[in-house]
Amino acid sequence: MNKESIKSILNPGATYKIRGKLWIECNGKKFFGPGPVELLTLIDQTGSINKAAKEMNMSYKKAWEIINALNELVVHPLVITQSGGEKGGGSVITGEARRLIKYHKQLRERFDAFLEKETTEFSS
Amino acid sequence: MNKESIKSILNPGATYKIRGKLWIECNGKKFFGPGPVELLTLIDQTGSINKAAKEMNMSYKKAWEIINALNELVVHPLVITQSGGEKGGGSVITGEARRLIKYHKQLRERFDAFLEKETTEFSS
DNA sequence: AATCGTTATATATTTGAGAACATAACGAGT
DNA sequence: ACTCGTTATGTTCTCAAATATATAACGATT
Repeated sequence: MNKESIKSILNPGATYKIRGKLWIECNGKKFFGPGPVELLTLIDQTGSINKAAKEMNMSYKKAWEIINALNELVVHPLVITQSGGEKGGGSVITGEARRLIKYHKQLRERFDAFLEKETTEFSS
Repeated sequence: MNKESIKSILNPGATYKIRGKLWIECNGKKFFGPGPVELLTLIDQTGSINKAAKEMNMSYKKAWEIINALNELVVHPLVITQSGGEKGGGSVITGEARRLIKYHKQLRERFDAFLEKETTEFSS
């Protein structure tokens, strides 16, 4: 009934969706969203910030800035880097990073469910 | 326990929040969010796009573009404008606009509840 | 026909974010 | 000492988006 009255306003041919973005803030600053998650995952797979960035079509500089900002907002670093040495160096992610990624994945699933529910109710 | 392990990663002094944005899409295009809601409300209160824009510290041009985009995505216009005439003209919002605003308000409340719940569970 | 505050629209300017480019440091292996 | 691929960092360029500026049209009232 309430929904019915909304539907009558809208263009019948068009498709409507409720969408959104979600992130974690630390002291008012955005600090963990989908970008970092993908980046951390790729660093884990490739062992290198450089390769991970290329995989995402992102500049190394930007990737490094993301990692740096992350490490500064957290007690124990999420990424351990080594410059120089065998194969030139590399990076590994920590257990803390893994836990954050897992949490974020579950949070994201709950959010997606929320959006899907609202979208369904909106256009019915 | 799972949450406990997350908390141990984070900076004890800092405050964390789950935050997000929410909007309605029409055919993949963003079409209704907090901005338009405030603008429509102010047009309703002032009777003028011009005054509403000033109230929001927004240029008339931008306000007009928002209104124009809205009207084009919907069957019946959300704002009726008149240029010229008594007092130079003016604008009123339609019943459809009122219904959309009301729906958006309720949607926003459900979203805020979601965010608050997640924030509470995150930092506990 | 002159006035007034508004709607409607075009054009120029600024500015902020990202991309692109450049360079240095690092350290094990040869 | 030199090579190699990586991390680390500074500087410049570019382009889109927001902002500012300008102008025209509108129509009831006087």
